[in-house]
Order: sequence, then C-alpha cells, then structure tokens
Amino acid sequence: MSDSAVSPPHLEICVVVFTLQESRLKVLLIPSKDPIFADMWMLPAAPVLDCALEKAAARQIEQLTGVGEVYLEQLYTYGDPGRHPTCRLISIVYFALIPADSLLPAAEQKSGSHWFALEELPRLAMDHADILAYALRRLRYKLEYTAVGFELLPEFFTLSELQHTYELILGEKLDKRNFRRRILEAGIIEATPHRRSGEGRPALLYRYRPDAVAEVKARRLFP
Amino acid sequence: MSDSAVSPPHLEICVVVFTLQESRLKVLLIPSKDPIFADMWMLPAAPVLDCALEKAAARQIEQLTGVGEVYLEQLYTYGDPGRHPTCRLISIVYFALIPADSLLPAAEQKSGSHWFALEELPRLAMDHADILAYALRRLRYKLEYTAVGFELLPEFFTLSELQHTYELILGEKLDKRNFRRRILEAGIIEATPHRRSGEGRPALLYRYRPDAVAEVKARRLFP
DNA sequence: CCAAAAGTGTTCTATGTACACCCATGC
DNA sequence: GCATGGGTGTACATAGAACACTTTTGG
Repeated sequence: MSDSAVSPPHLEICVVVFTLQESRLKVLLIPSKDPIFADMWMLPAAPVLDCALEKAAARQIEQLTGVGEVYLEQLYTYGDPGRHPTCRLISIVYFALIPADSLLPAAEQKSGSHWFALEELPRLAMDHADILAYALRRLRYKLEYTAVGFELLPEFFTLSELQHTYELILGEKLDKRNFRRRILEAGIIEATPHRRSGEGRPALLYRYRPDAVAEVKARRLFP
Repeated sequence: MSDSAVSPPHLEICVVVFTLQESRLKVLLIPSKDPIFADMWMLPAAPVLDCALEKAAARQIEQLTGVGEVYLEQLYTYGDPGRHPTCRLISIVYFALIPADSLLPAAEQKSGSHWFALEELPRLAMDHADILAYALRRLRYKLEYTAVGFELLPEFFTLSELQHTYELILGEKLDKRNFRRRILEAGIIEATPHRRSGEGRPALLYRYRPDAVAEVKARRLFP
C-alpha cells in the first residue's frame, strides 16, 4: 500500500468546474468509488498520462459536460502525505467556468456526475472541501480585477443578468449604477442591437468583445 | 526516449530562490549537466520522491544554501510537451526569498550553484527563463499587497534598507514619506530600541513582528 | 393604467500622490 | 561646521461608494 519513497507518488489532474443554474453557483462532483470514502463525493480527476496538463483538464471536462471550449486556469498543486489515507497522491488542480446553456444533459447522466449548489454540498472526500473553498476564493478574487463573469453566461446576456451573476458569486448586493459604469468602462463587453423582452421594459443584450478574451488572458496573474 | 503515454512523465520540484546582494536582486542557478543544454544554466530541481512537496522544496533549498527556514510559496506547475526535447517533464515550481546574511558560502561551492543578478543572466535551459520571469512578476505583485520585502533582509534593518529593497524589486523609485507611512500602517514591522550608526544620522532599526508572519501567510491568495 | 424591470448622474468620502525642510551624528 | 543620510506633515487629485427617479414595455 503506502510503502513510501519506493515508487513515485500517483499523479492526477483534478478539475473544479463551476456553472450557474437556477440562480445558484454550482460545482460538478462525482460519487466516490473508493469504499474508504463511501457515500462521499469528489472533484473529478484522472491520472496524468502525458504532460499536456491543460489539455488533459480540458479533455476531462469535455467528457463530463460535453463542452469543448471553456475558461480554464490552473489553480494549485496539492501534495501532502496524509491527503489520502492509503496512497501517496499529488493532484494538479484546474478550475473552469461553463455557461449552463452549453451543457449537454446526457453527458451528466453517462458519467454519473452531478451539479451541486455550493450551499448544499454533500460530504467531500479527502481535502476536496479545502480545494473547492480555495477555488471559490480565487474565482471571487478574479471577478474583482478581471471580468470573467461573462464566462458563466450564454453568448448574449443583459447587464442585469451579468450583475446577478456577480452578486451570486461574491455573495453580496451590488449597486446597479456603479456596476454598469465599471463593467462598461472595462471595455470587455459591448452592446448588441438586440433586445430581450421579458416582464418589464426590454433590456439591451450585450456580449463580450471576442478580442477581449485575449485581453483577459493577458491580464491574468497566473500564466 | 519520448515514447509518449507509455510510462508516466517525469516529475520534479523546481525552485526559484531570490536574494539581495550588492544592491541587486539575484537568483540561484546551477550549471546544466545535460549535454543538450551545454553551457546553459538551470533553476535547481530534484525528482519528486514523496508527496510532501513544500518540504521537498525546502530541503532542496537547504542543501543549496544552508538555510533552513525560508519564505516559500508554490508558484505554478509547468507541464507541456515540448518543454524538454527528449523527455516528458512536469515541474512543480516553488519560489523562495532568502536574506543574504544567512547564506552559507560553503554550500554554494559544494553544489556548484551560483547567484546571478537578474540583469546579467546566462542562457537558461528549457522554459526556465519564462518561469523566472513569472516568479519575478509574482514577487513584484506580492510586494504590493503584502509586505514580504523584509524576507530578503536580516533580522534587524532600517526603513531605508527596506525601501531600497522595494525599489530594487519593483524597479522604480518610491517616495520616502509615503513608503514609511504605508509600511508602518500595515503593522507588519515594528521599531526596536536599537540604532545603527553609519555615515549620517543613526537610523532606527526595525524588525518584523514575529506574530506578523502568520498574518502574512493568512493574507496570501495562494494556499 | 399599473406592475415590473431597465436605464441614467451627481455628491461625498477615502485613498493615494506629490512635495521640502529640519535633525542627529561622524569626520 | 559641514557633509551625509534619517526623519517628519500637508495640500491636491483621483477613484470608489452612496443614493432616487424616469422610461419602456406587457397584461
């Protein structure tokens, strides 16, 4: 079992995938198969076979959700004796944002994975609760200095939808006028000629400027 | 050689160690032993044997410099086909700050390592120049919202010495009065009753508040 | 015409920036 | 007594926070 320092530790790519459903921030989990963690859930992970780490994370997310292009960023590499009771394990963790409207429901059934709202998490195996907490911290932090919020929305969205996204993730109410001013001054989204009719006055639809994605990537602090 | 996806990739812990010598920010490098990278230098690295990643990085730094307790933080995990021409390699990179006065010169001789000023770097193997550039970016960034500067100084230091440290790392001149106000308001360092006599008026010696180390760790965005 | 959500500027506060002179010591 | 670095406060500019009413549609 854990005959330390004889064979190298196991190495896996682990992903924290967020989406927005029913006005809640949700994370993708899979049921644990290991009897040690019976009735617990885990962040999805897969053994590292080659060294294309980001591609491996993307491939894994595609298998689980059916979505190929996602916002993806390396989070941290966790390795510590005692993370896992019986084996030495190193997890390279990525985190990702997916707009709910691009998810394939079939993929979820097939993989046995499930989306959990952050307020209704099941028991998580190992240190996965810590990892998730850190991913959320980083997401909140990134939201403040870049405009990744739109990565969780469909291609066209209203400013109110975007603001609600921010409020959900940050866990606080924001001022409408200040929010609009800042987000527009950031120049990452732009108005389209279309409108959406709903209950009240129809809202202008916005989309992120396609060339702004590169800009967001350039602005990020993590390579 | 590179029969991909048959055996798992090689995994190493790599360290970017900064210190301050002769009014210059320096980084610790070792000469490459691999003939592919003849006459190039590298960031120190060692194969991963167990999964105590941070301890492994600390151990490596102690072997190279003789210093046991250092400021240490995980930087990023690099893995990409094409990083190394002949083998698949994943590097978990840490970065560290060491006060120059605690270095053991003997350790440097024994390991063949050498301190290079950032303005006079030799050719670096693989993507190590990128890694180093990112480590510097992160150091500069951290300096702005925490007060890690004192990690490069001896136990007792003057405010001018601390300011010069900041100026060196950030690469710009800072206003003396504003610097002092901010650094003291941050509450991370405290005056001692001692003074240092030098050329002009003797300067008060400061040290960081021992209980502030935990605070700095708590404030950091990376776990 | 009423309910429901969209849209829009200004004032105040706090934070950061620029800036110049006196002080204590060694030689 | 003079050269050298140490030490101190204030005015101004900029960024962020608080705040309330009018507009457009559907029912």
